[in-house]
Amino acid sequence: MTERFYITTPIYYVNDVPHIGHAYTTIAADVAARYHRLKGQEVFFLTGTDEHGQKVQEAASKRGVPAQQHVDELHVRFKELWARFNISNTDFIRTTEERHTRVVQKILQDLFDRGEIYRDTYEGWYCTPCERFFTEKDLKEGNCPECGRAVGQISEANYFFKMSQYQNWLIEHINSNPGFVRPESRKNEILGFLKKPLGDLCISRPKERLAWGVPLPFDDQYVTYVWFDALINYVSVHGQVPEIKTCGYWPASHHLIGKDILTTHSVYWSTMLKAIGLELPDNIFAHGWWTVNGQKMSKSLFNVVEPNKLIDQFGVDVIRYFLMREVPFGLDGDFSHKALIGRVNSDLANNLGNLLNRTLNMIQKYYGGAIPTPDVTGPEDEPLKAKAREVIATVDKLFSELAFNKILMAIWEFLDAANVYINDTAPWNLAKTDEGKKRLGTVLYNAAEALRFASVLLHPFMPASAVTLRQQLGLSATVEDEGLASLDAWGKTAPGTQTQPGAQLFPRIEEKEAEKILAAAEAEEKADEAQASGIAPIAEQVTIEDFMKLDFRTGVILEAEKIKKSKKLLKLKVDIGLEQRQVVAGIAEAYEPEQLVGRTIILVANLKPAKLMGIESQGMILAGSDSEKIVVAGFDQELPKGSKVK
RNA sequence: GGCGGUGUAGCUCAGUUGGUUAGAGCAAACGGUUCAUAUCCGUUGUGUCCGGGGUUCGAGUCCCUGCACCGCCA
Repeated sequence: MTERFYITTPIYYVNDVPHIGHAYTTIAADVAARYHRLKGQEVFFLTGTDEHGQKVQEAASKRGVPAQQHVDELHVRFKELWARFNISNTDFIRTTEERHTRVVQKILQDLFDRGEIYRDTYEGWYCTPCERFFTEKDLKEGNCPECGRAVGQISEANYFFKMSQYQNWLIEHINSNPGFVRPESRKNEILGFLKKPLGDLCISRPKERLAWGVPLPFDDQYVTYVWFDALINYVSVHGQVPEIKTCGYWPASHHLIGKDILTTHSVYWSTMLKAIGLELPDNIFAHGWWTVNGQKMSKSLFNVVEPNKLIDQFGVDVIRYFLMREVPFGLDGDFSHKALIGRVNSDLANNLGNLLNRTLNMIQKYYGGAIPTPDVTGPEDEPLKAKAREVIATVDKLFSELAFNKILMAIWEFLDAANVYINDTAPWNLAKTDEGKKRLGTVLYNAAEALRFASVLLHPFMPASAVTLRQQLGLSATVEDEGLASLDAWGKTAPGTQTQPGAQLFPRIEEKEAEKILAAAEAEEKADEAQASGIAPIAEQVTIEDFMKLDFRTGVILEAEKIKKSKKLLKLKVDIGLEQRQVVAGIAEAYEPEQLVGRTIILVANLKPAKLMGIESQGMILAGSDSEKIVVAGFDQELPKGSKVK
């Protein structure tokens, strides 16, 4: 039987805006999935969305739409992003799908029937946004220890999963399966966590408090706790328990997760599987988080990196490459445009792109674009071929560890070897003599062959670029069709193959352009900071000429009255010396009409008149405002009417 | 507060069970080449391996201690 490989990402919370962190996990899973397909394995690659829970219910009611409609609309953002990123997932599961909920319910009923779930009354503090209970001493200054918000005391009956009874079994499992939780540091964390007594897990929420969830099959007054529901997605995609056992895709090879959900996966999910009677996944891998310019990504800081924008700016494969190359999987990394540009220029443009370019150029120049037939061998050939054999073995080993950055480093060592090979053999010199020409064909053939190897090895990371690379090399078969087996021998490229030189595979980002990108990124960062501080960002620069177009004048308010049916607007008569103006101003919430009469204000005197609520406004008076108040601008001394202000 | 981790070249980091002149990539400097995307190739580091103490013939590597930072738990 063909070996099977099953890899998952977490199902992403549907309310989140997809950011670089989501993309990171999904791309990593895609890279691994693609590699295992190349090995000829049958691969199941699952991602999806988590669509139940309190926050979804609240967000939907805030929008005034039914929860189902809300998630139907929002989950698409993830699907679209994965399509853009060239993600080759086998399936996309949503926890609101019937195929999922019926499995959740069946599992719950079985566990309940077998006494794995019991009913008990719980008293404690509950944090609504976190959907979690806390004991008195958990609380931080009386607030939720997770989010710091206020908690409420609740006493209610709930259902509990007998998680505690599996504590020793789980410790034993982790110890006897060193690869189960990785990286090592996370494994130690979990073992530390398990040193303290493990409690039972509350797996229900009363419907009166939270209706948006999977109803408990044995008590219609409750829905399922969102984590208990969500985790089951990894198996529900394969059907009910008997099908899961026989489908060939369980246990999973890897659950890729962020380090924030390590406990839920390694403790909750493991004990759930044990109770259900299913095997545990081979590996749970907790990767790190991305900071942005050294700062933690957070919605309140508004520095969430928007993947769609990055794709527009740099291209899909550049982002895929950067995320996989920059940081060891498992450690935190920092995302910055500067580092990204550095990777593009040095790794992609200079080393890889230029290697292709110089090779094709010489094949074009010396052989009219047809890959030559090898003839005379030389001492430089064997080291290159040895390096090729070595990189294949290294890559395979490193894939079992999900050491993506090391894999790319290994591939680049091979590319470096190819560049050195060309340098040492100096084809441009060989072309000058008849003797040299016999060697020249071999050299250029080997260079092209090295690029063919690269196209296969790079495919999992940069599938679209691998296609372009092969097109330019004139190779007609796809990497997917040929697989890793096409690298079992050196020399599989057919001599005479007509190359198709095209656009640069990875254009350099020139200094000027780089400066522009960095300046724009910095400006955006400042705008984000401003937004985070609650102060509006500074608008785009204008010239003094732009400013001088505006004619500000002092004026005295002669009359002021409320406008019927308007909460905000006042009708004013303003004397600006030369003439009197009728002005409609949005200050009714801050001033009574009588407070304004006689005051000197600043009027934008050359503003084109406009009608507001049917009343003509011949100008605009200046006022400062924030979210709470409005203050009309004036002077600390008197000035004659009609004076210029600038 | 408890447990665990980290601290090595300007930057990001490798350094197996302690063993010869401590490494890589990037950046920098210099040189070579010219097929190529001013690219590629080569050469170049006076680094208190966080501080202090100890074990040892020998410690970045082990032990103790201090400092700094990080993670998990409380």
